[in-house]
Amino acid sequence: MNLVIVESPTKQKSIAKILGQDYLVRSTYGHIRDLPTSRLGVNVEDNFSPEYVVLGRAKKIIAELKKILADRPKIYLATDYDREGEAIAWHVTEVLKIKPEQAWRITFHEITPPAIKAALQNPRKLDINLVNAQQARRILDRLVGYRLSPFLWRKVRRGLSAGRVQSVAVRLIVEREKEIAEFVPQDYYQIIGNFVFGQVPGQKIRATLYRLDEEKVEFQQSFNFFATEYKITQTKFTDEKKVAELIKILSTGNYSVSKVEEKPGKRNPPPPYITSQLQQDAARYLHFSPKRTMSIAQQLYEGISLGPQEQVGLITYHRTDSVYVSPLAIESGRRYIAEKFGSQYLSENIRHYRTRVKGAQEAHEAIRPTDVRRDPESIKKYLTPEQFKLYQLIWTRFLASQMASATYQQLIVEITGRDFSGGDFSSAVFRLHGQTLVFAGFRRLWTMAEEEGEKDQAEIVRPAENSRVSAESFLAEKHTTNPPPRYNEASLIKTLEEHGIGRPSTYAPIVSTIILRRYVQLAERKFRPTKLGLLVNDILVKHFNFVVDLQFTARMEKELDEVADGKQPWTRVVRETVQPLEESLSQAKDIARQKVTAEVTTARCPKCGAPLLRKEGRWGEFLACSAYPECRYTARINSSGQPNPAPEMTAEKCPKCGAPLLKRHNWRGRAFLACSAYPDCRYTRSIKDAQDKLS
DNA sequence: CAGTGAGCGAGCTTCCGCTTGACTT
Repeated sequence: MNLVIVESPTKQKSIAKILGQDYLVRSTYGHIRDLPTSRLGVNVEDNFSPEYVVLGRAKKIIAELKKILADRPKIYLATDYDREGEAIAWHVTEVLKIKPEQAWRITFHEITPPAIKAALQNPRKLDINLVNAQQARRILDRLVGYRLSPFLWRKVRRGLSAGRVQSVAVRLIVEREKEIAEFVPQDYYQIIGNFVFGQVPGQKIRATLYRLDEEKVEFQQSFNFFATEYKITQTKFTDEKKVAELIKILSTGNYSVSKVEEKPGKRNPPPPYITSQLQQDAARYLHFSPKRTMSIAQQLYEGISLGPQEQVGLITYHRTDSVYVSPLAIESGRRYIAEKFGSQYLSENIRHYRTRVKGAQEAHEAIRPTDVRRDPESIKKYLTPEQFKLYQLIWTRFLASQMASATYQQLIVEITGRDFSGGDFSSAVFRLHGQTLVFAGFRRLWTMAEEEGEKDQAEIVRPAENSRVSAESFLAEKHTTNPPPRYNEASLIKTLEEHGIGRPSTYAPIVSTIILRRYVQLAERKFRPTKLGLLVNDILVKHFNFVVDLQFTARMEKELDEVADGKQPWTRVVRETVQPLEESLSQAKDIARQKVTAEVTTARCPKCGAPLLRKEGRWGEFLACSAYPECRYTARINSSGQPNPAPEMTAEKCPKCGAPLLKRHNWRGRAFLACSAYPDCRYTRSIKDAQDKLS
């Protein structure tokens, strides 16, 4: 029996099923070796030679692999077809001392019988260049992270961290906050005309002022923000009085229909899900955090017991950057569409999507149902409500991706006014732009399109061209330009991904890290930087700009590709990054220690009457007396930034010891009942009061 | 995740990327 090694136990099961009796399949559970956590683990003097240690969790699996290794003529390393997968395979051969002539590398993009069998027909040797590209990536990240973090411990506070990915994530949030602060909102007016045409009583049409003579009234402004180009459209009417005068002039004109244009429009379905897109949609439509989405997706991937049958994996792998779909799955999806909806709902040709993600490694398929015939409703009773909702999203999105386009009829009506008394223009064009759905296509299934601003109108009335219309009324609608929105978890991930920063397996953890370090806070699901975040970001931008540059990762990836292609040694890539890093470190080594300025609050110290300060400590913000160290008073702050109210006596008695119960508040600001005999009696009970539930 | 929970407030911290359970925040 030959041995096949993969990295995921679920992949192990699927492959074992496909390969049958002749192969023994085992999984590594991810990486098995890494640099040590407690020290640098890289010998910079000796060409960056790494010190690898076996991960604790891998000890057992390695011991087992060693046992079953003997007398295997061939060992197939079937880890993912990407940089990390190649490295895992290499570490396995190193740790298990597998001889080169024994080790065969096989790769595939989909876990289907034809793909796996084809892979076994074409085994190859380990690609040491690709392994070296991974080593360069790993060592570079270690050097950046483990050199910058201690610098921050010395200059700001212990326990802080910095890194190629997290520090850019924080910077995005900081820069956005500046962009919002500097944005000057502008009031502007849109002028609406209500026109009547046809036989009395007539039909009504509502159109917006579009042009005065040849000049359009709307214009677009574009802001070059840190990570994105921000565009806003507004009209040139900003003065309320002038708008009122304009309306007076407009109402003196004679109006007629100058253009009626009808043309077809269409919209294509979105591609099947990749990790980041699933996280975004689950946040938008289901209000799941990326972390939650990944945890539920993991359950769907690992498998659910559907009745008496054994566990069955409902979706393909959920950490992917590829929109590729197995031909078999496309075929069964298309058959399902034709059967359930009719062949008119099928796209004319098979839709092939292109992966747009920068630096995508495309080791897996898109996220899709493993069997489209398991429609969400039919298995609903076996799923938790959350599993059901996420599965439904994935299933629907996949099927929609092979469905026909939605088609529309677009209508543009222009009404021109002339013969005005007063005003410095001779014609004014009002315009109505509407569309009606002709054929739903994929939108029959993918109903999210409506929420994406795809508003359909009922039948729009069509006046005849050149017919006269009467102006019934004009009005000015006031609008204000909006600053760019703060990031939420999903949009932050989207932006990082657009710049090739982070990987599907790290998107959710990145968010957790920057919150854990207290660089940023989530309030009402929006990110804001903390004072600490602002301070650390300032230091990094000032002294280590090249690291927190949006292009840093992109440049690194380009170099790593050259390593993978054998065009340059991996040590050169590391050296070229480490040199400026060390120079910056030595230049910044004598900068003054920075402090997060404590905020003076309006509250007074109950002990000595001095003002209280809001300070950041190891466990978050707390209130401290400004007379420290003479007065050592401190108080906790709950998660909404307020000190908790003092405990309150209630009329209720403790069911355990009979002492009166106190109403207290926990660290989140939530009230609960606790025994006043604490710590002798530790009874507590939740208050099931709607008032205390902030969500 | 669900449900806990009450204080602590300058000493051994930290990176990114693969993978799952463990388990008390």
